[in-house]
Amino acid sequence: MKSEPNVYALADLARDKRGTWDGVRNYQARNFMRAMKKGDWVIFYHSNATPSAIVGLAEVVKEAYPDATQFDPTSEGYDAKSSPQAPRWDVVDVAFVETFATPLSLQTIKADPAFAKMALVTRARLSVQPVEHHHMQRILACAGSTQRL
DNA sequence: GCCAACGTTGGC
DNA sequence: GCCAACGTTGGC
Repeated sequence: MKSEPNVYALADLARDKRGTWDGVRNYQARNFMRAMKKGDWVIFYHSNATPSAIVGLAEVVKEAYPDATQFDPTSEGYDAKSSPQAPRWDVVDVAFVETFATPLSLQTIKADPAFAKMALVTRARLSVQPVEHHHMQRILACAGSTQRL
């Protein structure tokens, strides 16, 4: 999952312990969130950052449910075509797990042939993406994570 | 700030 | 249903 650190950084999640992943307004990204199960691990990626990088690990603690901001006319995420009876957009809740000892910059990821087919490289603008098992393993190893799949 | 790669909207 | 115009994301 991607977040701009000047909007919501991994450090913010570390402070909050858990958070609601709201504001997703792309159907593909939403569908990937709907597929998430409680206990799934989440790679936290800082986009629009210096450098943009994989910075840590979170965990799904609540599965998809309607995004409250879509009903709020004062919210940036307001969607006039959505209603509580027919919500369009979902959130999941995630909890902080770990800040990686060695963040993996996009430059590093692109330089590693093992990540050549990762969505982060091939589908750059999608804000919620699935991570394949072998990519997850390599990310955890390269980032110096204390966790192992 | 530029621009490539999408995704969305709406006229027809 | 097609497609042109427009908007957004995010790397550089």
